[in-house]
Formats: sequence, structure tokens, C-alpha cells
Amino acid sequence: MGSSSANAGARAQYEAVVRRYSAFASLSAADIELLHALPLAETWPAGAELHAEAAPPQPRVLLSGWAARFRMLRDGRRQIISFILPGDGIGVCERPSPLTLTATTTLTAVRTADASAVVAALHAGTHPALRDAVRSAIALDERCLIDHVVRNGRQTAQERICHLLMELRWRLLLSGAIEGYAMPWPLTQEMIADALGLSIVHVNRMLQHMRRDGQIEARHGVLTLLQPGLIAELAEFRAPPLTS
Amino acid sequence: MGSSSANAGARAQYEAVVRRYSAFASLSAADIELLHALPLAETWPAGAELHAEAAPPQPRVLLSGWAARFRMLRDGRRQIISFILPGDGIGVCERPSPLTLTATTTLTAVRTADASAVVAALHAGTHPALRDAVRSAIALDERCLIDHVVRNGRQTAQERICHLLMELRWRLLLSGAIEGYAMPWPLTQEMIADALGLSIVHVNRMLQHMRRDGQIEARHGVLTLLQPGLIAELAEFRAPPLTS
DNA sequence: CGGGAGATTGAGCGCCTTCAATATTTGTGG
DNA sequence: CCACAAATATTGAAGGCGCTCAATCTCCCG
Repeated sequence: MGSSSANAGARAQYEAVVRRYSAFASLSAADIELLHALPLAETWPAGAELHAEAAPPQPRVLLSGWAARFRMLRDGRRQIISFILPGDGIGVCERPSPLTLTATTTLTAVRTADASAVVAALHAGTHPALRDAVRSAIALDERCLIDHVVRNGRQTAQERICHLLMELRWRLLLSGAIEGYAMPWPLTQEMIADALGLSIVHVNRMLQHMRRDGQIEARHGVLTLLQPGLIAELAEFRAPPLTS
Repeated sequence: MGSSSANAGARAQYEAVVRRYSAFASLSAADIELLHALPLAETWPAGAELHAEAAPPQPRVLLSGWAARFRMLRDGRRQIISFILPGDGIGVCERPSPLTLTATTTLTAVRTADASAVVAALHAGTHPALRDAVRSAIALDERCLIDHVVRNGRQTAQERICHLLMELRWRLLLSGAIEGYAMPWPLTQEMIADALGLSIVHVNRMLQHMRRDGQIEARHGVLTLLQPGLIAELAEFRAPPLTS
């Protein structure tokens, strides 16, 4: 690897980021150049702490791998707040908000890039299209958070799992990571349980039921939605609109 | 009432808004003047729809009374996403986000004021302190949303209720609506149930337990926390920092 | 060939739900 | 000020969804 990020190999790393933000706004050449010029990637193993609970935010974008924001309760209960997928920003916003009180951990091996330059551009007022894209991305995050409240508050275990599957597939589509109904699936049943407020055992039984029912298939780290229409129906999933 | 909003009576209506935003940033005289110059209040009865699910956002501030954002499921299940208290903004942000897919209803009789002027000022770049305050207010909203996920995902019925009590009291303190441990309480047990993902019957039993246990007292629409330390402990409530 | 993380299975139970009925409070009109 | 209706709160009983505990199985990795 050279010290310059201008070669094709380095650019390819940023594809997920560019595709995701491009879904929200028409980025200019300068916007894309800014993203390509981000510092070379940092790599993290699975289970690394990207961000401590009370730490000052460090803006990053996730180039590859999955991560999660979560909060712990005193007795060890864990609640995953959101999953972070390739192309997603971490702390990329116009105002640092140290008050969210959530930690971030990698779920798989991960590559990230420092996104301070993006935040600086937001404050400088250059790159208006990128700013709009970032704001839309934040609005989508809020939408997912609201979905999460509804899921954990008023849906059954079966519905929660279906809804989470639909959300993750939709977000992977957005960043161009997948195309059809098959998606990489690095999540353990414990992670799913911690996101959906369920026990590991119950998640296991529900997934088994879905598999035996021919709704999904999971093997070799790939999960396939065999009956996406049924799953979306069960989950009452509504894909967010992109035109905003 | 005259057509001008410059008299003391009209100004007093905006006190909650000014106090709340002042908690986030040092507003300039011009910022406060902008708030005082907002159009005269609209009044709504209890149960009015302030905002439909898919409607374009209409920026408002809540001057008095309580409201709630919620989402309905097909079969009638309702999830309250957040409570809106005096001084809170509704759709006051730098980017309209029609994708949240939540409706807003009044819970009591309510007075609101159109806040388009605030949003316009945000976009114009005048009033930087007010802009910072709005951003901090949004960050606090996100914090509360995250708390809500944790509550509904990983806490027991008792813990959820305690946490909600603490959050609402803390937010009422913030806008100067109350001072001690007594607060106005317009919420029915059904509203609490719809916020916390519980059944009405169970909320009733939990509240009764808390009353008989001397933790709270409720009468004449006023709820008092008799053992705030215990309640905060049970809820594992952490008050958000204000210095940000 | 261990060792460990994750997945699976069974048994028992409890938190919370649903259903249903009654009491109480609130609001409204006479 | 009372009467009536509607909304809200309360209580009891029965049951189910999802939990805990505990053991076993599978798979991956060095």
C-alpha cells in the first residue's frame, strides 16, 4: 500500500460510503473526491470497542464489516441500539453529542476511516450536497430508531425478527452490498436477542420455526429470505422512502 | 388580545420555550426576540391530530399542554414514540424528514405556535446560538429515544415505569415547569401502557404497588415522587448532562 | 485432538396478557 | 346542583408467550 489514496484499490474501499450517501443526494465531484481522500482505513478485529460509553465522539465511516451501538445495564443485560453496516457513519453529524451514552463495538472484523474531514466540511459550509446527504442519513437513522421502539414495544418475537431481517436487507441494498434476497449474516443469536429484547433460547426457536416453515435459509454465513413477501407482511415492514 | 405579540401577556406564553432552549445554549437578545415574535398561539383540544403519519412536517413549538408522537399497527396496537412537553419543538430541525412515519396527537388541551421562523433562521445562518440550542435539543430527543429502546427492550414493567417517571420529571425541570418532585400528570394508564409496551391492566397493578409501597402519590392530576432516590435506582436512570 | 464459542433441545415456571366485570371519576346537559 | 353518559381505573381469574436453568450437540480453529 502506498501513502496515497488515489489508486483504484484504495478507492474501491470507499465504494459503500459513496453509494450510500449517493442514495440520499446527488453528490458533486468534489464531494466524492472528499470521501476518496479520507485517511487510509483502520482495521479492527471482531469484538473491538470503537467507542466507549462516555467518550467524545470520533467521526468515522464504516468501510466493511458490521458494528453495533449498545448500552449495558448494571446486571449485565445488554440492549443493542442499532446495527452499523458498511457505508454507515459513526458520529458523523453537525453537532457532537456526548449525551447519547452508548458504546460501539465491532461485531466482525472491520475497516473504518476517520471522517473528521467530512465533519469539518459540514461546519465549513462547503459541500452542500454532501451536507444534505449526511442529514438524510441521520434522518434515516432516526427512522430506524423509531422502528426499533415500535418493534421492541409492541411486536411479538416473530414479528420482531421478521422486521429486523427486512430492515437489514433494505439497508444492505441501499449501500449496494447486496442485490437480491441473500445477505451476509455475521450475527449470532445472542446479538439478535440483545437487539430485540428477547432471550437467546427464544430467538433460536423462532428462527428454527422460520427455517422449517421455508421462510428463510441460513448457511455458511449467508441468510436468504425465501418468502420476502410473507416476512414483510408479518413484520408490517414499510421501506423508508428515499426521495426526501 | 391585540395583533402585536410584544405585550407581557403574550411573552409569558413563550416562557417554556425560551427556558428550554436557554438550557442548551446562551441565547442572544436577538434569539429571544425571534422566539417572542413567533405567531400567536394556536389552541387545540385534547385528542387533536397535530400531524398525520405521512404529512409534510409543520414546524411548531409546544407552549402548554402535552402531546405525543406515535405509530399504529394494522391491528390497532399503538406505540407512543415520545411525549412532547411544554417548550418542546415539533419538527423543528434543519432538514425536513417526512420519513419518520409517525403521527402526533395532543394528549391534553394544547397551545402551539408556528415555528417556521425558527427553521428559516436556521437555514439563513443568522442566530448561531439558537441553532446550537436547537441542535442540542435534537440530541436530547435522540438520547430519550435511545433510553426508550433500552426501556422497552431490556427492562421489566416496574423498571420501565420508574424510568419514564424520572425522564418526564427531568424534562419538566428543564423547561422550568416544575421545581420539586411533584408534577402535573395528565397521562392515563392507557397512554403509559402504549408508551412502555405493556397492557393497561399491568400498568394499573404496577402503579398500585408503587402507591401502596409509598414510592409515589397521585391525586387531582398531580403525581409526586415520594422516594425519588429509590425510583431512580430501580430505573437505573441517568440524567443527561447539559453541558455539551 | 482438545478447547471454546455458538446452536439446539427439554422442562418448568413466571411475568405479563387477555377476558370480563365492576367501581370510580369526569364531563355534560338539564 | 343533580342525573346521566362516557371515560378511566380497579379487580379477579385463567392462560400463554417468552424466560430461566441446564444439558447436549455442532462447528470452527489452532
